[in-house]
Amino acid sequence: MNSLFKRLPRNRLAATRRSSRRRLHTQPHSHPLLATFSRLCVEGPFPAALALLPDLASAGLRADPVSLTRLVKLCVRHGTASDGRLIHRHVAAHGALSPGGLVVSNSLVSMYVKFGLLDDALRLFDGMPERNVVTWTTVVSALANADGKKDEALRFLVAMRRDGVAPNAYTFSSVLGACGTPGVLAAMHASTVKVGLDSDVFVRSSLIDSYMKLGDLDGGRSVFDEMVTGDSVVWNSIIAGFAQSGDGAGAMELFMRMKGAGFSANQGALTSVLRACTGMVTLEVGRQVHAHVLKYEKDLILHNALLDMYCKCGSLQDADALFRRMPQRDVISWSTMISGLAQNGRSTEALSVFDLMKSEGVAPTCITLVGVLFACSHAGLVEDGWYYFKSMEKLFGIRPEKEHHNCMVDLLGRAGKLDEALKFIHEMSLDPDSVIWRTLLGACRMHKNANLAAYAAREILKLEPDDQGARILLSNTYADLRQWTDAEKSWKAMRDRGMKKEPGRSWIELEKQVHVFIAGDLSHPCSDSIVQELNRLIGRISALGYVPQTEFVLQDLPIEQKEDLLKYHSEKLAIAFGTTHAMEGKPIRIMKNLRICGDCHAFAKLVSKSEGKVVIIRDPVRFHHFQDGACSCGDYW
DNA sequence: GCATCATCGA
Repeated sequence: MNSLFKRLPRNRLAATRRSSRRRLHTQPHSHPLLATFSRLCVEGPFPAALALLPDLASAGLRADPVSLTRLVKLCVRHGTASDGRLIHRHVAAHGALSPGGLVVSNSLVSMYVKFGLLDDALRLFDGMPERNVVTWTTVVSALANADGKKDEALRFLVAMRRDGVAPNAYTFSSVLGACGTPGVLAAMHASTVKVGLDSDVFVRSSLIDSYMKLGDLDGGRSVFDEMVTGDSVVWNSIIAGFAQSGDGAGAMELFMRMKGAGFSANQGALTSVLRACTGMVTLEVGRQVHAHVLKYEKDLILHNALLDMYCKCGSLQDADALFRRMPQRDVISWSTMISGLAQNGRSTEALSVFDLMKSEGVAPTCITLVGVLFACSHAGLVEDGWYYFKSMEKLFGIRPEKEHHNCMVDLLGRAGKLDEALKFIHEMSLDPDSVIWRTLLGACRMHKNANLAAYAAREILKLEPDDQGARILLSNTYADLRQWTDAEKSWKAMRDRGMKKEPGRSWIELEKQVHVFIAGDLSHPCSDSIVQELNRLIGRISALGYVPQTEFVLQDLPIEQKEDLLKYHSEKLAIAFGTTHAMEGKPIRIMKNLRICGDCHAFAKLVSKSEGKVVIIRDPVRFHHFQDGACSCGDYW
């Protein structure tokens, strides 16, 4: 009985809505101008439809809400923000027929959001006489996607409920991403269960994504495993989650399962799998993915991911061949190629690609210029770097931001112009952040300037008192200078704060399996043969003049111990593993979590000569291609 | 007729 009463009025309301909608559609346009306007809003072109608004106004005619909504959508696709404001002003002054007024306003709010004008969207929202679940969802979603407005999105959700509007699947799938802590996410998850929306595919993929982004892999996994029905996006979410959290093997495994479950290898999943390969330097797996990519020749995102994978795996031949063959290229393709070349020590080519890009009329973005400046700094091209930095605003309309300033400090610092770098920092218009000081600190270490290093480290610690990197670099600098007391003081400060130095790790792919080596750790099942091989290699390269450079051991220890520490650096273990297992004629590809030390660099150069093998090592920022006794970085890194 | 999830470059 009770429920009947509740249902009745709602059904009636729906009936009235339906009939009014029918009226809107069937009512013949009483005026030819209105008929033309309606037709233009369906067929376009947008400018012609827009141009009719003043005529309608002066004729005293009211446009129907359906056409106005279509016009707003056209505006998002083909128009500009000021066209949008024009429509908004027209609607505000002349209105729309009443039953559809709310929908028109909603589409205007959404339009402002899509143009990135959140403030305008909120202002319109505030002034609206009525709001429905769509209105609220549009705003909640906009806040959830804006930087630093996640809490506000959650507050809007509360306000929405207080206003008597119940969130639906659209709302939840938007707001889940705004949950910044596991607790909030768990509560929101519970809400979706309570209203029975947790099985909605949109909500489910948001849940998975949010759990993964907060680092709760098991949480994401369990939402996924409970799934009875899902779509390919849900699969993509879980695969992307594993790929992004660095579990490439898990991502691959899920990808195979997805195919087993009858889903084809779609673009989203392939892109995520490529990302996993990119992170793990699994070139062979990446090549297999490439075979699947062939049938999506129009998918730029996928091709860009493939391009990046080849660059990050150090295979510039593949990258270059793909880049030439790509049916379309956008600025991301170009930027990827420029950075890829620069990171692989081919700065001059990176700059030529940049020239080519400009000559093809593609406008660079701020990221492109980061790549260009990176190329300059890693090749010691101080003059070119200055030129691009100084002229980027005039030539491309891109104002130098933090990253570009950082590249300049790197450029000057690497080149040994430490005083100039410091002067640059003091004179720059932005407030120097810890990243900049860290760059200067790195340069100080490279050029063994302990005083300036100490200054830079103090600046970092002022901004970030618990910064591990600053303390490590500072103590390493002291150690480089054999100032053991200062080094020890710095280490002690770290220990007191409970900090530990991250151990060096290297990864290598062998027959689609990834092997990890940790410095000083001989627990790998093949350790015996690896140590044997290491001894053999050291014997061979000693004949070429190799002497362990114990000054790269940053602790005050007896020489034998230093040699042992050096010998078992993770990249040496990986190289020895590589030379025993690598295929004839194929390069040995290694990824590292820390920068390569000078001794390992010399070691790798000589091994490339004595064994006639190409060794490629990728560290967090760049690559070293060792061949025939030389490195692509020209010993400048 | 308006609002939702995943996938690319420093």
